[in-house]
Amino acid sequence: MDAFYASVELRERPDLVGQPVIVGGLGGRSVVLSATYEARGFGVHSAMPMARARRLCPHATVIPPTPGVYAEASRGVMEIFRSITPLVEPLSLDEAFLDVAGARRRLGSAAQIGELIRARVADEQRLPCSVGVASTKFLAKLASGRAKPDGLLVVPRDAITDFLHPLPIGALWGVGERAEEALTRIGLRTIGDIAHTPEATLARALGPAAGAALAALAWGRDDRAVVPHEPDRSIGAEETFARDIDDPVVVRRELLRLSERTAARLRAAGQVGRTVSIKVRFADFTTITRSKTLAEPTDVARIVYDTARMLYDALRLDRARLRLVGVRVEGLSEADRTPRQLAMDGGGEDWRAAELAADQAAARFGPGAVRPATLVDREQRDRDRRTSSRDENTTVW
DNA sequence: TCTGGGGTCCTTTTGCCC
DNA sequence: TCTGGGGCAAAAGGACCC
Repeated sequence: MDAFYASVELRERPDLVGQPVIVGGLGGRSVVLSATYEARGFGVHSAMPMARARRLCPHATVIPPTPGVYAEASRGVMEIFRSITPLVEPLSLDEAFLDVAGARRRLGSAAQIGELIRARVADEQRLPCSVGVASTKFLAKLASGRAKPDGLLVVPRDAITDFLHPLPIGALWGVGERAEEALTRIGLRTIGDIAHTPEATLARALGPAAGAALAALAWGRDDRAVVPHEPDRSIGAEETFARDIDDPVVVRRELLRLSERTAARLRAAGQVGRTVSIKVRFADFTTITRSKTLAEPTDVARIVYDTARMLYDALRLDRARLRLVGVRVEGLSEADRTPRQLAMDGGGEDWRAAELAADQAAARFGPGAVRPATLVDREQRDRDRRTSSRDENTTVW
């Protein structure tokens, strides 16, 4: 999708079409999530700090993000893809690979299918997108990038190296700032340069895995299949504070919130995880992680939180200034294929039962209907005390 | 300019067992 | 009893992507 979040917002704001628009938070620490091509003309791009973007383009309209709307638009677009072929591999909310080899008899050449998709997405979702057509995932992705905005580009098999070799190394998938620097240092500028460099040299600069990957990609070699639904490897939540926090009580409360959110998402996905990790980012942006692998996988917020808190307390930070904390659960497996341990102390089963009940309340009354008392802010608490029990919507544990 | 939140994957280090 | 090293899993860090 082209400038996905911004394009979705423009559906509701047709008056802004053709103007610089930036989707991003209003807080002092937010970044650009999406920008229209008009805003990009001023040097604005995603992941840029909002403060800088506004300086570059002061007359841009800034729209705070509405994630639910993007998820809904994404579902609509993916549905169109799946009506073309079941072989759809979403890469993110706004991007997917389609293997259309089997659809050609029915729908025409890959290029015709690409135009069909673009027309249907424009028609049914009123959103612009770009399509890259090629014989491998990597080439198709590169081509879609070159087709933007609102275009289609085919890379025929006999034009692969002509297309690929003049491009800068940064265009390669997996070459970011660091790898680009390392490759530039040994005199490589284009993908063609990489193609004519021995794999051993690349491996020395970037490690064996990245070296082998680049050596293959630089010749368009990429045998990865389009795989419909890869299971998640981890689920987590993190939050940057509006200003740095040095109070351990506040940090622990945040860890509890993030643990609740993470575990609720695990249960909703029918997943359990064995490893709990926390992330701590200090005021100077240095970041550390700590993790602990449990004896049994879990989807219970109380167990995630107890582990997260233990990891945090073990750091003995002593009022260091933190800008972010995060909680993540890794080593996932399906809950119903993973037998639950029958421990003497209940092994968290009673907590699990309580949290499942809270899930049901949340489904009826909205997220946060039932939550730990420490997560109920003072105003909310006062309001609830005044509310009659008849239409009480919030329960305090 | 001052850096979000969701992830994946790879590499290196560490601790443990044999 | 001490030492060394291979193998392994867990832990930690970091690059990268959208």
